[in-house]
Amino acid sequence: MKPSRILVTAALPYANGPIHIGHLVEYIQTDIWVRFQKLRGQRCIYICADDTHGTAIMISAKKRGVTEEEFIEAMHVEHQRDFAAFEIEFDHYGSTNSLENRELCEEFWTAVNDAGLVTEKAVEQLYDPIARTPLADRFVRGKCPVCQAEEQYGDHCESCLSTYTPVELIDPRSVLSGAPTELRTHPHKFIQLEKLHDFLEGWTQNEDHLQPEVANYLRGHFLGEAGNPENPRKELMDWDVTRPPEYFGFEIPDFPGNYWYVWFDAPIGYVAATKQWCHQHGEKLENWWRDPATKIHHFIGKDITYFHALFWPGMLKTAGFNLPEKVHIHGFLTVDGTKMSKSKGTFVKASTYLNHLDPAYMRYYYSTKLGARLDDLDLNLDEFVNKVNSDLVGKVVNLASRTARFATDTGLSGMYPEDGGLFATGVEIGDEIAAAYEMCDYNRAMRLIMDLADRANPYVEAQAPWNLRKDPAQADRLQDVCTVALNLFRQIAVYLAPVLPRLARQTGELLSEPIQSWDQAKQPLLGTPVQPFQHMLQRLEKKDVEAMINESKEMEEGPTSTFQDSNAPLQEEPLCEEISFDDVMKVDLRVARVVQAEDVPDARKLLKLTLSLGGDERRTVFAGIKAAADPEQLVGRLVVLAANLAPRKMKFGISEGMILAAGPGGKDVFILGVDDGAQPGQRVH
RNA sequence: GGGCCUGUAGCUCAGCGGUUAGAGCAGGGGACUCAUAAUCCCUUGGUCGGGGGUUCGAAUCCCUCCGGGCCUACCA
Repeated sequence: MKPSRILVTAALPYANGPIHIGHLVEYIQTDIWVRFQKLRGQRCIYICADDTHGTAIMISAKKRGVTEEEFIEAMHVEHQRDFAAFEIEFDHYGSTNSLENRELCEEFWTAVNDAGLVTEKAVEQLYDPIARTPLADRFVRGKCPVCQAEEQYGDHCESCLSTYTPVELIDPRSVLSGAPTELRTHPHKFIQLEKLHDFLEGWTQNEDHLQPEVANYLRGHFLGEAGNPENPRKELMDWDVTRPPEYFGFEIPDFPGNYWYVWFDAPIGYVAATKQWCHQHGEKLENWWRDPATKIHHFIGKDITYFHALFWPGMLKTAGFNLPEKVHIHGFLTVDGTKMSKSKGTFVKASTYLNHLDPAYMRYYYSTKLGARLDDLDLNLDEFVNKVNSDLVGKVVNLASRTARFATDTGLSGMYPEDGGLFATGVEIGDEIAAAYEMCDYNRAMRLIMDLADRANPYVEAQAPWNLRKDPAQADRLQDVCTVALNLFRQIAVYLAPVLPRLARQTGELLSEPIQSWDQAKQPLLGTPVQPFQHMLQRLEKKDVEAMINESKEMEEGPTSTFQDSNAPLQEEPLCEEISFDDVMKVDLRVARVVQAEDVPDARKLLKLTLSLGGDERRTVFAGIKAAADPEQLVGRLVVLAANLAPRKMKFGISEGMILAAGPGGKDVFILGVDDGAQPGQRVH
C-alpha cells in the first residue's frame, strides 16, 4: 500500500565550512531517492537545513570578526548555492537557528521533562578564561597523561591511543586562546536514555528500521541483550544535553543561563524545517510528523549513527512524534583508496568541482557505487573518467546522438514498430530497477540500466540506419528504426531521471514530451516531432579532473626555497599561539644520555629508557617510539630531555620526563640529537 | 582487547547451496563509419584469501587462520 506522504531528510550540514565531495555522497543519494519517489507519483518532500549552533561556529565567527548570525547566514547562502548546482533539490532548506526550531526545542524539552527523563548533575569541565567559554574535548590540547606525548586532544592520545578525560591532561591549554585552562564545575542536565531502553531495543531490532549491520552494532555496543552472557544488557548512558555559557545556541527557559547542546536542537531542526515548509505551503505539521500515514526516512552518514538510531527515536517517541520508518546509513568517501586529503588535493570542495566538471558526472558515478549497505565508497579518479565516458556518453547518449538526426525531418512513427521485444524487456526490467532504487541499491539499478543500453546499441548496429538513409524507398524503415532507438533511449532516460534530471529534461525537449513520470517508460512515445539533436553531455576529460585536483591542493606559501619541502606537516599541525620568553624558559631541556633502553612487551608503542644527566642522576622515561627505534641502537646516544616535567604514573611504571622527537608518530619518529661535544646534564638554551 | 564489515578475472563489482563462476572497464584480434575516436562482433584472463568441516553437491553454510577497512576501548 502506498503511504500517503513520505518525508525525507539528509543530515543537516554543519554551518562551519563549505560543502565538499564527501558531503555530496549523502545529499546526492538522498536527492536521487526523493526524485525517484516523486517520479513514481509519491507525495514526497525533501527537507534539510543548516546545523548552526555550537562552540565551533562561535569560534569561527569570532575569528572573522562577525556575529554568529552573520556567519551562518553567509554559509547558508553558500550551501544552498552549492546544492542547487548539483541539482540537489530540497523542498525546503532551513536553519536550526530559527524561531520554529526554538519553539519545537521547548516542546521536546517539556516532553522529556514531563516524562521524567531529565536529571541534573555537576560536570567538571575545562574552561578558557580568556575566550570565556567551556571547552569541548577537541578544543583542549595538552600532554598525554599516559605517554607524555605533546599536543594531544582532550579526550584521547593519538600517540599511544589511550583515552582519558580532559581533566587528566597535563598542562592543558585552550586551542582557542592558548591560555592554560581552568577547571570549573557547572550543573548540566542529562537525558536518561536508559529509561527508554526497552523501547529502543524494540525499535532498533525490529521492522527493518535500520540496516542489519547497524542493528547488530547497536545491540553489541550499546544495548546488549538480556539473557545473553556474551553480551549482557548494558545501561545506556545519560546524555548531557546542556551547555553553560558562552555558547551559541538556544537558551533553556527553565534553566536560565544554559543552552541546549547543538546535538539536542539539530535533529529537531528536521521538524522545524518541515514546519517552515508547511507554513509556506498551507500544510499542517501534524500531518507530516504526527500521522502514521506519513513515512519518515532519514539519510545519514555512519558517524552519526548513535544520535539518529538511539537518541533521536527516544526523543520522538517521548514527544509523541512519528518515528522514522527507516534510517538509511551510508559510509564515508575515500578518493583513490585513501581518506580525502587537503595536501593531495582530494579534499575537493563542491565549488571547486563546479569550476571544472559537470555535476552529472558525479551524480552518476556515485550511483554506480552506492548500495544499501553502509560500506565506504571510493572515488577512483581513473575509473570515474572511464565509467562516465563509456556508460553515459558512449552507450546512453550515443543512442540518441546516432539516430536523432535521421528522424528530425519525420518525427517518430505513429505506430510502434517491431523491435524484437527490446522495449518490452525494458518495461519488464523497469520493475527491477524501481525495486533497486527503492532499496537504495543504486549500483544495481545502474547496472540494469546499462544492460538495457547494451542491448539497444547492437539493434542500431544491425539495422544500420545510415545505410537505410541512402535509399529513399527505405524512408519508412528508417523512421521506424529511429523510433525504436529513440524510444529505447527515452526509456533509459526515464530510468536515469532520478540520477540525471538534466538528461531527462533534454530528452523531453528532443522528443517533444517532457519526462515527468516513471510510467512513461512503459509506453513508447509515438508521432511526436524530433528536435535537432544537441549535445547532451560532454566527455569527461582526465585533464579537467587533474585541474580540479590541482586547484584543491593547498597552495605552498612563502619565498621559493631550493629545498622543496612539503607544507603537509604544517597543515596537519598548525603553529601554536605565541608565547613569552618566560614561557619558553619554564621548560628545562637537558642533554641526556641513553644508558639503558628496553622494550616494554605489553605496550604497543612504548620503550622504557633510562637516561643519565651525568653523575648519578638517572631518569626513567617511557617514550612512544617502539615502532621507530631499536633499543640497542639507542644506548649511548645523546638526546634532549624535558627534565622538569612532572612525573606521570603510567601503566608500566612512572615516567619522569620526555625526550624530544619530531614526526607524526608510528614508524616516523625522529629523535632530536645533539651535536658532538655536548655533555649530559647541560641545559638547552 | 572488543564489535561490525570485507577479501571472486589487471581494476570496480555481481552472484550468497545446485548445470562447465558472471558483467562492465582495461588487454588482444577483427568489422563498421551514423555518432562526442563513440559502436558492433570475437577473444585472453580466476584452483572465488589459505586450511578444515557440513552436504549427493559450496564462491555460496559452519569453524579456524591470514589480509583489508571502519567503529570502539570502562564520558558517543
